[in-house]
Amino acid sequence: MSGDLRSLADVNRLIHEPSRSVILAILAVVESADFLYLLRETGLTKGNLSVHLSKLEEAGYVNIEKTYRGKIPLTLCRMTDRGLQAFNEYRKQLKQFVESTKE
Amino acid sequence: MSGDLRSLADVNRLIHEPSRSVILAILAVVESADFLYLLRETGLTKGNLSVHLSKLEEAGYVNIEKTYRGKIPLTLCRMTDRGLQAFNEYRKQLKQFVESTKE
DNA sequence: TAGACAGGTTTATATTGCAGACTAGTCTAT
DNA sequence: ATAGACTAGTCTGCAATATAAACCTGTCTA
Repeated sequence: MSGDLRSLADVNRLIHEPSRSVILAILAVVESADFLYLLRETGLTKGNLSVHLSKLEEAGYVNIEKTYRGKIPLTLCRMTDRGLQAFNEYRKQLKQFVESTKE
Repeated sequence: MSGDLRSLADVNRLIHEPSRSVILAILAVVESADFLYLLRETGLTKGNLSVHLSKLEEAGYVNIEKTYRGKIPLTLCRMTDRGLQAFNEYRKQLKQFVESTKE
């Protein structure tokens, strides 16, 4: 019973940051997204988006492919299997928390 | 559509901190809890619990009543209406996020 | 009277999130 | 040729956090 109330206690901090959970939520449904698309969808500044993506990459949650559209840099991001797994686990914990606190 | 994916973007940061959402989740169901009970249930250290409670009190989310059990200090915490409202709003946002990211 | 316990506060450290400035290369219009 | 805008960052500086640990006051217990 009270274990459910604590379902958020050991939540994945990397994902629990709103900016990053929003990024992951987008990547979970679009298969692949470029930097500018994420920039517009998340409303983050370039600097912050860049840093958040780097952290997610470090954790192995997203794959970042730097390529070119003609001669203009193009950064493509997609979620890894591991990222999807972690994100689903996170969603599960949120769900448990929400349900265990139903009045 | 994509607005739902961003439902966490403007989440209440005060509540989004796991330690505090767990505290609120407990207070939401017990009507009133003393310091030691919260200490055991949350697994936090005294210092951290104290600080988190103070922040929740500052925000008007919990009421802290310092009294005595015999001659031993007793700190009673209960959630305010405002706290319940904020907590429910938070739960709603989590729920929206979880549902909008269903595969 | 030494120790542990209740219920904290204070301090120190370490990490973070964020905005904004700066960089580097490309393209566009004048 | 050059100013301006665009992509995709990095870096800097600041403010806010979270956390553990030390400290404190008072009470009770052996």
